[in-house]
Amino acid sequence: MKLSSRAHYAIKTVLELSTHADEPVTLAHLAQAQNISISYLEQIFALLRKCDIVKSARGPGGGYMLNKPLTDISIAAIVKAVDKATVKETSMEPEFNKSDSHTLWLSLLELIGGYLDSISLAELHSIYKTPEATNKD
Amino acid sequence: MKLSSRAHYAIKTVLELSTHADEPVTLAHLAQAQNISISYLEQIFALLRKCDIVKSARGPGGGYMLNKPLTDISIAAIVKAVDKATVKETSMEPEFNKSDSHTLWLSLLELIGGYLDSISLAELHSIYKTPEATNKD
DNA sequence: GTTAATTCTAAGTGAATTACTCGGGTATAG
DNA sequence: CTATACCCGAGTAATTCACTTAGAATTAAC
Repeated sequence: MKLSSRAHYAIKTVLELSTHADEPVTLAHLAQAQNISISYLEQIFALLRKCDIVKSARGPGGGYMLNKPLTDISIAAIVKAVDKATVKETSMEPEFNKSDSHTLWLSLLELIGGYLDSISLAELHSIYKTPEATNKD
Repeated sequence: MKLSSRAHYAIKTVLELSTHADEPVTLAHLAQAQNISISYLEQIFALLRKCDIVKSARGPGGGYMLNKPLTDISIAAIVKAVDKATVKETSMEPEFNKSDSHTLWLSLLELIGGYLDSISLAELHSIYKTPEATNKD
């Protein structure tokens, strides 16, 4: 029940991408800004790209861009994208006895997932920018 | 960003406890119901007890009881209680560069944490019981 | 068409975490 | 005293995490 490091960097770099409009930003630039290795970021961006959150341009002058407006990117989308990495389709949860516990679990996961779905990055960004007055708008 | 197995069993067993009013329920009983080992459940209940979610009675005829009404137990409380297990006070998150990223992260964690705090087990239980009409009331 | 800049991909690694088990000890009702 | 229960600390195999390493593929610029 905590956010992974991958998710952290994913959110931060996507936020950074949003400040560059439509010009590609290189991984080298983003990696330096976050003070992590390019290789590690590559891994993260591969996942973000698979989920159509970002798009890429190869070769010199290339880099990454957002694939949709910030308001259309939920926190859940990003977290799911990067956590998908190590998922092995066979086991989402440990296999509990298949009684009604299943139903309970689905209810809980939907509650949480649904909530995260409702927070777009744009919202988070505005909270971020005005920390002492988070819920004015 | 997923729930641990410990958290799952904690929630399920606490829910079960609530159906037994004020009579102690043994770990043996709970363990059998969830089809896990007593030793494992012991570990979980030690944590729940430390956080005053349950209370215990030793000796024959003993067992565990809820320490407060279901409506006063939030999902967050349970999850935090059992996840606290492996926390080493030194590192909550990987140490990112201490710029404003800190602020961003706090905002996000508060959003999520605050939400979980707002869901009591009683609520979850009622959702559980009426799966096809979750948000009436 | 070579070079340099960039994305892409797969695989490996050490440390931490998870999901348990094992082997006891301690309180207490009968 | 003995059986029933909670209590506690350590151990362990498997998995996951947070990265690194090594190199292949694409493409703009010369």
